[in-house]
Amino acid sequence: MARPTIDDVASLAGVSIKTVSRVVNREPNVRESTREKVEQAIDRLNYRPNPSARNLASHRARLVVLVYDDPGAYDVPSSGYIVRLQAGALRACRASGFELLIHPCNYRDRGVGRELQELIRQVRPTGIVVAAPLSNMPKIVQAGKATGTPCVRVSHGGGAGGEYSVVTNDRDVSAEMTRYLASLGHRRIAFIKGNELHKAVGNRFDGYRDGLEQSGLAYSDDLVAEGDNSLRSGELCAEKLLRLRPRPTAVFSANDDMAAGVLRVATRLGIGVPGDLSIAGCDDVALAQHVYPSLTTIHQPLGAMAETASLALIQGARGEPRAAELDVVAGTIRVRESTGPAP
Amino acid sequence: MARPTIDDVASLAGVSIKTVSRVVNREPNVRESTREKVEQAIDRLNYRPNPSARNLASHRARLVVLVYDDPGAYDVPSSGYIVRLQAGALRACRASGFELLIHPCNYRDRGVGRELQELIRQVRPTGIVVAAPLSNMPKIVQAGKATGTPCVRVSHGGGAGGEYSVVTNDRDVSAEMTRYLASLGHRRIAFIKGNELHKAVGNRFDGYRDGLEQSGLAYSDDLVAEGDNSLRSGELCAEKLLRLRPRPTAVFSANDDMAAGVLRVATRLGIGVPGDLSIAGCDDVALAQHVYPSLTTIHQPLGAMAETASLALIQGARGEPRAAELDVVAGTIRVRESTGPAP
DNA sequence: ATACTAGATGACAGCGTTGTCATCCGTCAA
DNA sequence: TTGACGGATGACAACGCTGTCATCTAGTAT
Repeated sequence: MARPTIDDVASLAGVSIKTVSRVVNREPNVRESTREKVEQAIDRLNYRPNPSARNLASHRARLVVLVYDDPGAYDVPSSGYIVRLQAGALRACRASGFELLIHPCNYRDRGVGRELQELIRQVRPTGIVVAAPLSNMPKIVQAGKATGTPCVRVSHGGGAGGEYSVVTNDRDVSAEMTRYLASLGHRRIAFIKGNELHKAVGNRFDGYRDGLEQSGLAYSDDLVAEGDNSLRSGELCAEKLLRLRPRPTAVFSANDDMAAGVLRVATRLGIGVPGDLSIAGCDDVALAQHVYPSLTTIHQPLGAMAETASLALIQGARGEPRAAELDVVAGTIRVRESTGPAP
Repeated sequence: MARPTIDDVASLAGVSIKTVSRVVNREPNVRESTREKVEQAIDRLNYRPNPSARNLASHRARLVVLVYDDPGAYDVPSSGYIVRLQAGALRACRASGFELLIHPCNYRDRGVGRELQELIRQVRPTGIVVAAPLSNMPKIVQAGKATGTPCVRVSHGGGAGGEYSVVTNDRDVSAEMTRYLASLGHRRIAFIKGNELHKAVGNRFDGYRDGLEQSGLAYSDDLVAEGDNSLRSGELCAEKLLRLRPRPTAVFSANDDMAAGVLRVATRLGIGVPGDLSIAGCDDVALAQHVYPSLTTIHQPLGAMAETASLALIQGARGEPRAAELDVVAGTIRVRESTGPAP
């Protein structure tokens, strides 16, 4: 009944506990036959190393900290991206026998940096994964660096300068979305920018311009509005854009919440979607499937990103070399009901 | 720079490490003056006990496991309840120096019980908090019980038989919602039930009937449809209910997703909301505020519930007596745009 | 045959706590 | 004065593992 210890395994396998330790930790210099004996004993006893004992003896915790901004904590209800991040990080951690410590925080807080630094000193994690938009805040990344703890950034858009990070191909896929709209016959495609803090915004906007160009359409400042990522700002931008004459026939928003705002305004004004107006968003949050008509959007592979990032940390801790300086995980377009041929 | 240990504190305070341990763990039989000396030393060094060492020496982890169903993992994108649960549990844990281990699982999985049992054997947590709808699955609760680990259920609706649990006043507040609709002049108020597995369903339905009675309205089976909690099922139920003549003037759904389904159908059929039809949901998920018109719904105090549950576990571990056998955290009605006077 | 080397293995001392048990001290009753 | 007693304190051995270093073995060069 009592949980088996390394001693039990050692005596069953007829070796010393140190050898068992070597096998468990995949250390070199163990004869193949010995390794097999030990592994059999481990299986037979269903032995799992005691994490506390390992941490105590090795002076570091086998755990990764996932840091993210939690909108739910202060205003907007969260849109599900957090859960996807967590799911990905959990996959990587579980598979490697690591633990995951979640650390939601508020990016507006003055003390986020200090708080994080304190946390790292406390738990001495293997490393930390910082999700967007926090990953674009120097404060945060520096906090990690200051403690000498490996820190991987999960963010949208291009290279993050020097440090390894995991990114999406936001610019490319935004261009693709724009081309898709153009291919439906749209000529006046508006764009709603988001909060400057989210670096993704810039990349998505760049992608929008790329897409226009690739489709042979001219860019015009008039067709661009600046939101702040909130549904409300989406509504305000929509009111402005839909007042233009000739009216844009498609609106591409830098996130789904703002796209939902556009949809609300269109519905209120009696503008048919997608008959009179096509609407596209970005992120594929829960609500994208729940509104009517459901939103065409760009699905962010958040889970895969967090998984990749966590794995990088874990492998780094094992001394395994990193393949690339930057991992790009591709987002994909999800065509739903809110886009259709231009009127 | 190196993190201070109990020895540092002991020598600074001029006592033995055991006495420091007593102070840290709030054990009795320490002279007041000694306690103060030690506490000063702790403050001065900014000492924090090493969790691994504590766990190792005390044979149990200072950590609570939060078990919940993760819809995002298999089909529907998650609606934000998870984040709120986590936030509450984190509050309680951080305040008490405990860790939180999140454990999303799929309630449809055959192996959830075994999986959980295995996890508990692994980490030997202080206790586990099981959130609805898992909290209504005997399998899950038994898994906790089998390992002798304290297990608190967070669920909607009434007493859970014997064990301590944290619940909402679903029945009462559902009755209140029904009375609210009646007070707007609605006489034909329909109800959409949800998945049988979610016990809350029963309580909400009971509350609906209570509310009708309290408002002097007759109950009719015709006005009740059975969904399965999904948006899609909400649509199906809505199609059925809105075909009735005379048409119901209000629809109260056992959850927001189904209410959103009703809203989609109404919009599609050109039925004005709230002009021709009032729609009310339950849960106050993110989407409730994002659809147009935004949904009147019942806000679930998920964070507070998880916090209460975690705290109960932590206090129990400290040997502090429990105040009540059942803690009720009240939900509240959020009136938004989707309800209005009867036509 | 000898010396050397590298790989394989084990003995043992921590790691920073808690639990057990012994000791000390002051108080109170006899 | 003595003994008993309970509160306050400390000594020391776990807890289950890893890191360090010593030892042993077999292969290779001399």
